[in-house]
Amino acid sequence: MAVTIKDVAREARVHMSTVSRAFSMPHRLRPETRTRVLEAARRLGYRPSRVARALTTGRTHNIGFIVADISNPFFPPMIKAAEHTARARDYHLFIADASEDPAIETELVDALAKQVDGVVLCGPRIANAKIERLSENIPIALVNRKVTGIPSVTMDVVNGAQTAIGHLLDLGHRKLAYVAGPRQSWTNTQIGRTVTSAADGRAEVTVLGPNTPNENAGLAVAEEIARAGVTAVLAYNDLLAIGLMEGLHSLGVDVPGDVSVIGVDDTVLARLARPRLTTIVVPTADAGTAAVDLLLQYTAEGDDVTTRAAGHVSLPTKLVIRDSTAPPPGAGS
Amino acid sequence: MAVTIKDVAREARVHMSTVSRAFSMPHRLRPETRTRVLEAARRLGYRPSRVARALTTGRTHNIGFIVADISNPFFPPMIKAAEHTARARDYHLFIADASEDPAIETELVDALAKQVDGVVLCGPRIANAKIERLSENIPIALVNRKVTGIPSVTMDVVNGAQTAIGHLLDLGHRKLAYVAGPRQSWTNTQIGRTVTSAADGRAEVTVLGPNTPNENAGLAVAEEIARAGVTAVLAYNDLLAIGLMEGLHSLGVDVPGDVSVIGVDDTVLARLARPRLTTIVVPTADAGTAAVDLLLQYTAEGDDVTTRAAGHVSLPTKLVIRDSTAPPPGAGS
DNA sequence: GACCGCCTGGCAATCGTTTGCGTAATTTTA
DNA sequence: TAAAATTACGCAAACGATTGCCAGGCGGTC
Repeated sequence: MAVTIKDVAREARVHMSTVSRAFSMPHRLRPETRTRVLEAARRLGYRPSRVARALTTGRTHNIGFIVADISNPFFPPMIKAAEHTARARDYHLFIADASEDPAIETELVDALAKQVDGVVLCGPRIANAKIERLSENIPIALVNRKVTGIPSVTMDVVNGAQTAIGHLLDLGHRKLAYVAGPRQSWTNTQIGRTVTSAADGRAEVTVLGPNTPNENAGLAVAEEIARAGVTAVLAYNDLLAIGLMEGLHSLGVDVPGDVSVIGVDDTVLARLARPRLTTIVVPTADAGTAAVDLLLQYTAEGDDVTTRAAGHVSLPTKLVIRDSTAPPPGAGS
Repeated sequence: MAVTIKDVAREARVHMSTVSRAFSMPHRLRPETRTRVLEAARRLGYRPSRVARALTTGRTHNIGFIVADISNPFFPPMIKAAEHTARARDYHLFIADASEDPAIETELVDALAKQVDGVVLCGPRIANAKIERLSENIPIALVNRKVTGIPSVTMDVVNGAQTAIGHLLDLGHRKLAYVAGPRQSWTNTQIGRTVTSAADGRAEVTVLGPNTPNENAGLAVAEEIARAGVTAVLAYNDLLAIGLMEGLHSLGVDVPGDVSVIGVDDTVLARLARPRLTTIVVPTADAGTAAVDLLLQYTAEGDDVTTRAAGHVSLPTKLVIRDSTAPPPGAGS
C-alpha cells in the first residue's frame, strides 16, 4: 500500500540498496544516479519506514519522556522544549504520565524500553538503586535527580532556597515552616535540608509533610500552618503554595500580613495568584533541552555501556520577590 | 543483546512460531506446551519487540497526538487523559507541539504517519481540505473540528456561548465585544457566530481579532477594549481573558465594575485569577479520552478506507459564574 | 481395520530497511 | 598500455517478529 524502497528502486532503475544509500551515504553515489534516485523518490512521495529502519539499525529515533504529572504546570514548558529540541535532532517523543507513582513509573520505563533509544525521567519518584538497575537495559537521563554514572540535569534549588530563606530572615521572620513535597523527590530533600541548615541558629523551622504536590494538599495543610504559629512558609512548589494561600485566606489568615508564603517553580500560576506569589524561578525549558541533549550524547557514546561518559548539567535558579512576602506581624518597620 | 523470540524458543525447546502463538493465540497450544513457553519467557525476561511486530502486522500500537501549544493549560488535562486511556488499550502516545502553526502541523502529521496507527489533531489550525487529504494516508481523529467522514469530538461551545451571552444580557449589558482567537480555529468561528446571533437585536457586538490565544495578546487588546466603550467582553479563551483583565487593570479599568469579562476553558488559571474568572467550562479530559477511543475504533474498522464509519461525539459545556461579571456601570440594581 | 478430521506445532516467506561483501567499470599510476 | 587502485552499484543476509500452509499423531466412526 505505502510506497517502499523497492518501488523507488524500480522507478529509478537501480537496486534498492542504491536507494538506501542515496539517503544515508549520498557521497557514495555518482551525482547523476543520486539525483535520479532522489527525483524518483520525490515523484513517488517516498518516506522511509522508520519502523523497518529501526529493526536493522537498532535505533528507533524515539525518546521516552516520563513525567510525574503532566497537569502540573511545572512540566509543560519542559515537555515543549524537549519535544522541540528532539525534533530538531530528528527524534520523536513518547510522553508518559506516571501519576506520581513509582510503580507506574517503573512499568513505563519497561514498556517504553523496547521502542525508544533512551528515556528521560523527570522528577523521578523511584529509588536510585532501581534507576541504576533500569539503566542497564536502556539509557536513561535524569531531571532533578543525581545518580553517579547516569547523565542528569539538576536545578540548583539549594541556592534558590538559601536566598529564599535569607529573604525571610531579612524581613525579620524567626518561625518558619517548610511544606514538603513527595518523599521520593530529590528536589524535596534538597530544599528540606537547605531550609533547616540555612535557618540554623537564626530561626526555628517546622517541616510539614510529605505532601502530594498539588493545590488540594496545600489547602489541606493550611490549618496546620495556622496552628503552628509560624510567620513564614516555604512550599515545595507553587501548587502547594497557592493551595496554602487559598486555605489561609478562608481561615481568615492574611498573606502576607500574618504569614508570608514562598513557592518554587514560578509557573504561570505564581504571577496570577493574588497576592502574586514570591517564588523561586527554575529554568524548566532549559532543563528539557539539556536533558534530551545529554541523553542523545550519551547514547551516541558507543554501545559499550561501561565506557559511556555521563554528562551533568546544573542550572541556576533565582528568587523573584512579589507580593506574598512581607515582614512578620508586629515588626517595627 | 536483548532476548528475542528465538532465545525463548531454544529455552522452551519449541519452534519460534510456537512462542509467538503462546502469546497471540494461546488456545492453539496444548496447555502443557503453553505454560512451558510462558515459563521460559518469564525466566528469560522476554518482552516482544514492538518494532519487529509492527513491521509484520502493520500496526505500531502508537498514536500521534498533536496539539497547538502544550503550554496552553487547556491541553495538559486532555493529554493526560488521552495518554492514560491509550495506555489502557496498550497504545503509546507521541506528543507533538505545532506551535500554532499550520505548516508545522502538516509536517508533523507527515513525519508521524510512518510510525503511528493514527493521529489525533487537537484544535487543528489547518484547513478542512488539507485535513481530508492527510486522512487519506493516515487515520485522523479531530478534537474541536468537524469534517465529514472523519471521526471527531467537539465541545458544545455554542450552547456555552449562548448562556454566556444570556448571562451578560440578563445583567443588563448592551454593548459587547468578542475577543477572537486564531482565525483557523473552529471553536473560534463557532463562538464568534454564536455571539453575534445570540446578541442579535438585543445588544451591539464588536469583534476584536484574530489574536494568538495567549496572555500577551489579551494584554495587548486591553486598550482597544477600553476605547471601544463596551461594558462586557467574551474572550476566546481563559488566557486571553486573563491577559485582558491584567491589561484593563493597569489601565485603571475595573473588572467587573466597569467591564465584565468571560473566558472559555475553565483552566486552573480561571479560579486563580483575581477577580476569579467567569468562564465556560469545557470537558477537556473527556475529549482526550473520547478522541483516542474514536480513533482506535475507526482504525479497527477494517483496512478499507472507504467503508469506515467515522464516529462523532459532542460534549456538553456549561457556564460557571464567578467574580469577573457584574451589571454594567450605572445599572439600577 | 481403514478412513476422516482435529489438534498441535514445525517450516519458511514476509514486512521494509541496512550493510558487508563482491565485482564490473572506471580512473590512476608506472 | 598494462597493472593497480578506486569507484559505483548489485546481491543477499540480516533485524525480530507474524502467519499461511503443511504434516504427523491421535481418537472416533462405520
